[in-house]
Amino acid sequence: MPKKVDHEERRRALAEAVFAVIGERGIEAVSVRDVARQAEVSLGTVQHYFATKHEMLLFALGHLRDRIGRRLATEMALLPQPATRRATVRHTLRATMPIDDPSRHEAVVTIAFFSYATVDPAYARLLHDSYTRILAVLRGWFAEADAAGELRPGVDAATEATSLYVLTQGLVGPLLIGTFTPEEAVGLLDGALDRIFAT
Amino acid sequence: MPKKVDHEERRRALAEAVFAVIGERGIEAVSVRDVARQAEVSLGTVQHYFATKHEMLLFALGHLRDRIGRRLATEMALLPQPATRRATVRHTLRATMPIDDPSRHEAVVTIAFFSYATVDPAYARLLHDSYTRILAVLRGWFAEADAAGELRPGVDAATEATSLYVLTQGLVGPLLIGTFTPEEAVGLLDGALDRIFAT
DNA sequence: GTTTTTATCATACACTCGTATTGCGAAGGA
DNA sequence: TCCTTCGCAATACGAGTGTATGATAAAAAC
Repeated sequence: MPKKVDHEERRRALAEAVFAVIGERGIEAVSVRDVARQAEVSLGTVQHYFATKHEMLLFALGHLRDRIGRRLATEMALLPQPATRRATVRHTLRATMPIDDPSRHEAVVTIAFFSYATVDPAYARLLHDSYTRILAVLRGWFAEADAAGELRPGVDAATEATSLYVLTQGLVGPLLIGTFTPEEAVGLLDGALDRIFAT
Repeated sequence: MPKKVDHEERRRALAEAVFAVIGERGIEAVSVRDVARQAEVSLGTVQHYFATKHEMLLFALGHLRDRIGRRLATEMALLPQPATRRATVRHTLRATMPIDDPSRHEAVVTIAFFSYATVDPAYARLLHDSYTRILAVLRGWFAEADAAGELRPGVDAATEATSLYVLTQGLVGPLLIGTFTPEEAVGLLDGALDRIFAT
């Protein structure tokens, strides 16, 4: 029954199942059978779409990168227009931090893959890609803000963009293990924004 | 042969074997047999010291926390005396970043456990403990520096201590996957120190 | 000197794992 | 209409897993 089925769509659905299993029991507990059960298909079906477990996990990580990118884009669209540059930056960075359920789940999955990336360059490449994509957008906004005179005198736009993103990413881990509350984390973000933006 | 053997010492040695395996093949590939092989003992010996794999990994994480604490203490002792407060902070934070081989290895192991911590509160507790211990020391130094008038006017000592530590911890991941070079990372640290310290 | 303890090992057991193989039925091209 | 292709499933297999059990030898306790 090769009913015309969207191959990529199916793979994405399986990737979502991978995320669900990681979120529940951790990436070390992910088995191909678990993913099949989560997706409510047979083991053979998963094998049909991914020749190997490694291929499945790599695809899942790529899907995660795209998914985060899409989520940030829609978050931005939710901003009441017209929005200041500072508000855009704040809203986007806030969205990258695990402070509600969806973002928290994404962060858990990201860290799981990070642990793989320290030992397998293929995962590292995808995570690096995800990181630099967001950083590039942020640097663009900062350059615009700098040109518009919205930054405090003496601050370097590129450096501040990088530092700010590093700061928010540094908050991810502590937020997940309860070292900081979401309020504290957003407070640190706002403090940094106060120091950077003049307006 | 109960030749008086230091139980804790043996456990620490096995924990080191755990770290070695994690560093080579990742935490998901850690089996009790691997650890035994790495430590050059039999499977039964590992079982003698740890009733279960979970207990072994938890002990290893506790040992990691102590080990990092000890390493930071000895790093501090290596500072040419008398050292300014700023130099102490810089040297210590630099030591927490994965920029050479030992610190890199420690970071890899930490991230591996972090991935467990997102799903198992027992690991989260230990990591939280490690995090707050270092943060407390840092805040102490900042409070002293503040009292001595070494900070720039208008900066809040506690907030800056937290932000600075979060920044350096945010650099750990990118450093491991090659998104930043050690030079860039230290540059960001120095930039932040310039902004905080008056002297 | 006998008896406990204890450190260490070898082996066994019941799983679960990733992956390969095979089969089947339905759709699409000829 | 035939027949190739494809989505999907069931099953098999060997390897590796965590853990339990039994044996051995040596040090300690008495």
